[in-house]
Amino acid sequence: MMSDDLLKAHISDTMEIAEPLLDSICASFDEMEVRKGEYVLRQGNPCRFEAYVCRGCFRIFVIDEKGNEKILYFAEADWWLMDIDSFMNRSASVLNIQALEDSVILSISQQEKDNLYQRFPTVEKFFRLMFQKAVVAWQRRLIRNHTQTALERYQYFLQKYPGIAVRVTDRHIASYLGISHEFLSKIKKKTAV
Amino acid sequence: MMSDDLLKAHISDTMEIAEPLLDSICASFDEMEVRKGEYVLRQGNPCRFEAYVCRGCFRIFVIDEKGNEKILYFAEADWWLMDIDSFMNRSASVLNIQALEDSVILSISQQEKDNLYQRFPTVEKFFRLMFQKAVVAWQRRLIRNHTQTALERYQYFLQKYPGIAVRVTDRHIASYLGISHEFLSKIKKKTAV
DNA sequence: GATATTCATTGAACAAGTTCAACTTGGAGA
DNA sequence: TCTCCAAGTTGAACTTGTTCAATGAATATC
Repeated sequence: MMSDDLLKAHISDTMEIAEPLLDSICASFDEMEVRKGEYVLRQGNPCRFEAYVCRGCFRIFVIDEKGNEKILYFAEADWWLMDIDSFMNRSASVLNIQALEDSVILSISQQEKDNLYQRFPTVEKFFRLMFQKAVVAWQRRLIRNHTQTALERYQYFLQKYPGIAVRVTDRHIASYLGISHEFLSKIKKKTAV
Repeated sequence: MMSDDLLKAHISDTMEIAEPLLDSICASFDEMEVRKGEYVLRQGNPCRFEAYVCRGCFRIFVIDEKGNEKILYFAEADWWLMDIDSFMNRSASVLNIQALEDSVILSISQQEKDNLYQRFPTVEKFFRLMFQKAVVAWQRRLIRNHTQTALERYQYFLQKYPGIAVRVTDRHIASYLGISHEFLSKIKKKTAV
């Protein structure tokens, strides 16, 4: 199936891995369709899955005590969906994950994942590398937040994620950047002139 | 040696592991003393080591284009020191790591670490868990940065890291919080009243 | 023990970003 | 096609945080 092929390519891009092992790994994932607007996770519930995005686009966000949504990141094809905090600590999730378009994901349950870890040491390596890359990404993001203005962060976003920039609303982009949507609008006007 | 015992406790707190394996792992680390003010890493150089802090305190910071230092985090006993970005991508480091006190660390070279990964699959698991926890920490940090004011972040820092708060200067704390040291001073005055 | 040097504090002027309210535009659904 | 609702824009007042400059307190160095 095509969805499995994407995941296989994703894994073998990360490291050397034998084809039969790839098959076994992919067999533990379930393909799911998610319609635009649907949630794959709501805060308060424990996150008992991890999912690989094959097609579509999601937003991962929190809601603060004033009721404002704050987007942590967007996930399009080739990204992962999960609340790793909730998943590893078996706690209530603080994250919400919602499809912004009709999407297709490959999902694996906590149980199946534990199984994979126990059966195949190579799976440990793959996720070790994946989390290592995630740490790098978060660290770079914090550095940008501490050294760049809102305008610079906006321009970086446009340049780094042109695909996402055209699919999501400006309100969502502003939320991701950590600014109000009114201010984003004013920033855009400046750059346009 | 006492330093090894700390690292052993750190590892076996994270997961089940046999004693002889712990010994083998620790044997790959070298104990080093670092004097106050000394750097274990300077930006521009590749980071070819990871280090576990046994005693003392460090700051991990970047320097932006205006020459301002921005502290990403502090590391006291039981924390790790590295530029994971530089380490995994074999690129020039953007981070600086400096001892704020006379300190003791256990350091492992890139080569020795690759060795460990190849000899012991369990080591993959340990670092997979470690990076997973790191992702959780960075994610929580971003959420706080996007939902809390400078005052709230300061109070959280005091409550979460009381040990660090008394060892480092207010300038460093301000830099960590992402605000000017003058503004931190004004915040402190408010809370004191 | 004297002297630099760095650190914390404070005030005033300024810049960056928010909030609220009003208005316009553009789709999605009936 | 019409309607309605959500998205984007703009302005004014406001809040949060910065910058620069001056001062006193605390540390390190010789």
